[in-house]
Amino acid sequence: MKTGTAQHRASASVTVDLTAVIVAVTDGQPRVLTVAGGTSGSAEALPSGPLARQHRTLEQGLRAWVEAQTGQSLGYVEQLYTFGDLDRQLAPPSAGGGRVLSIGYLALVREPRDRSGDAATWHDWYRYFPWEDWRRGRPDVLADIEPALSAWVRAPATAGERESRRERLGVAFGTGGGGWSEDRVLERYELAYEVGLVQEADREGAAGTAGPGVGVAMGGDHRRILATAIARLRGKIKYRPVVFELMPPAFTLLQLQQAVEALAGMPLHKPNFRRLVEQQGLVEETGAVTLGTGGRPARLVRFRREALVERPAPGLRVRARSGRRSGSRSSS
Amino acid sequence: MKTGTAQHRASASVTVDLTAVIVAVTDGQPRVLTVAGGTSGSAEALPSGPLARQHRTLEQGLRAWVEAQTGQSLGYVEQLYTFGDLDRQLAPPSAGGGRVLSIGYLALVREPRDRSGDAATWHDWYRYFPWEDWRRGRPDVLADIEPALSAWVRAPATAGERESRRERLGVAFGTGGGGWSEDRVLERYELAYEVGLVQEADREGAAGTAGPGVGVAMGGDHRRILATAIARLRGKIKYRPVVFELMPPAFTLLQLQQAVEALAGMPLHKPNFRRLVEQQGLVEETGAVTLGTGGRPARLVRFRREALVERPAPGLRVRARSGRRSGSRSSS
DNA sequence: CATGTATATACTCTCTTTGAGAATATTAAG
DNA sequence: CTTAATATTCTCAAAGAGAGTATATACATG
Repeated sequence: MKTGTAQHRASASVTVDLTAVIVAVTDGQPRVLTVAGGTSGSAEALPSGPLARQHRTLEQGLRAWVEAQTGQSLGYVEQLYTFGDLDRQLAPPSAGGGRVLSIGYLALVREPRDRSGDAATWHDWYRYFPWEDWRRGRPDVLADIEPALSAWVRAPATAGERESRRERLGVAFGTGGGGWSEDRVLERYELAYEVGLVQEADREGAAGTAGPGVGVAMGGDHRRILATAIARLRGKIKYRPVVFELMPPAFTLLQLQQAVEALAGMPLHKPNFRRLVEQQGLVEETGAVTLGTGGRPARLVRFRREALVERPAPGLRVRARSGRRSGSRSSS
Repeated sequence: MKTGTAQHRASASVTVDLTAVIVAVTDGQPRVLTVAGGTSGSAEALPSGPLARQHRTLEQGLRAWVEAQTGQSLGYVEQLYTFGDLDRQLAPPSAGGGRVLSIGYLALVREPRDRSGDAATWHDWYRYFPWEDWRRGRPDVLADIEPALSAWVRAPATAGERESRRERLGVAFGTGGGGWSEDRVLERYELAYEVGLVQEADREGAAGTAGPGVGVAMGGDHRRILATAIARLRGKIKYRPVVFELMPPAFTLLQLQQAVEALAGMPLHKPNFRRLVEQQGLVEETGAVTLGTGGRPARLVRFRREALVERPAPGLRVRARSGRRSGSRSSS
């Protein structure tokens, strides 16, 4: 009640920042496009820029900024989340104490054309989240950070708070029944941030590139936006055929599988993956085959757009292969 | 390249609007909280207000506004989407030609406490989207709007454009193979908007309440935000136990089923629903039973929070019952 | 030209999940 | 003591998911 009129006047000056997570898959690795500088000057950052008057739509503004900074033109674009909490904010970049709102976007492109505008470079995204790559079994970093996580759980004075932390850890990192869930990327990042395991470039006095934290830092909130993007993409892949935005016009089933594995960060069972793709009617023959693979030539297929209309949820509802190498070597 | 410096200067004045879709389920009906006025004065609108400096977080600002306007305090809150396209904007509400950014939120509450701040009222959400309620079979409105949709598909001059429209219609409304998909609410609304079937209060000269369009109009972009909310909720219900945010502390399985049916807008198969809920371990006994139901008393159960930790995706992966009454009476 | 190896593709088998219906239990009302 | 109404459980078939194994094709090497 009391807030009614007071709030009306105080609508402060706001800068809106459009930030892009641009993803591609090359040679079976998931990559993200980064620029040098960002807010701090040295740390890696995502392409971004302020919303301006001439941008008719938000997405248009994003495309303009990305093209200007990286030379990359975007295909598939999707809004992720809007960040605007004051606590998260660092030294306001010439905004004169005003608030900064960051709207994060996910963009999918086909091939990394490396030499672009200026300092844009592609990086394997697991560089920023080493604990997310389970393709060759449980990643080693997890063993390293485990003590810190356990300590964090045991830290609080009250038993209730400890239990709450245990539960949160269980959900995020799959300890405690549920098992690792590949699309809880953001929850894991947030928790790791809280624990102090990851440090960003512009705060906590960490160094520019690889501070004392786990994984490479980024400027501002960008690593969090990247985590949001990965989580979204990993979730979406299951019920929408978004992988194909990352594939060349013609590709083999193995390439497709490796792309999915790269994004999901886990190995898949080959026969089942092929069956799934084929019976979903997601691809069709091109007639051509690959050459010089060292083995039997693979058929080249292409995405079948009709699948969008036929299936209610045309995606790749993949689950991890339970192969021998993914055994947990957590505590030994 | 050319845009580089020009954009930096033109970052215009921006007003950020926080808008809430507040959902509850009472008596098996999905309801949304609306206020009179909004931007135009007469049309129904969602609770909303500008972001102010004293709001430390966006969510906090939203809660403050909702409480001030409706007296309702919020529990579960989730960000939906940020709208900011200039084309969509109407007469700028005293923003002096500046841009208005709308951040939409979804909130779930337990019981509609009706008499609140001032003019807040609860409405069945199918009032705004009559074509979305398939609980008692295919809704009649669909037959009414079908001619307009077909005409829209046939309208373009080029065959390619017609094919593209046919495909889009097929995906959204389930003509053409896929069948009706309950979570494509937004796609259907956008398409209906494009076709001219729905009209909003502040544009196209439509009347305040029930114009010539299908379903009740809302102020500004609010009906679109509501559509986004319903779509999100219908999707989320499948892999996260969000329904329980809407249930009282103790409830019967039938009440739970009816709540899910209300949200999803489709009938469910009772025995299968029960099996799903029980084997997922989502609920536990309270020991109590209902009385005076006119039949065998039902057990009262409560939500079992441990399910969050145990299951990777604890939701109600429901699909429509194909009962006799859902037969299509489209063309006869 | 035979052989080994790497890759692609096909087939089979089992176990679980899902969709649908029927059957049984428990109360209130006539 | 029947009947109606609702809650709860059981059964059964069909489809789907997970995993293992076998065969086909091309290239490299001796």
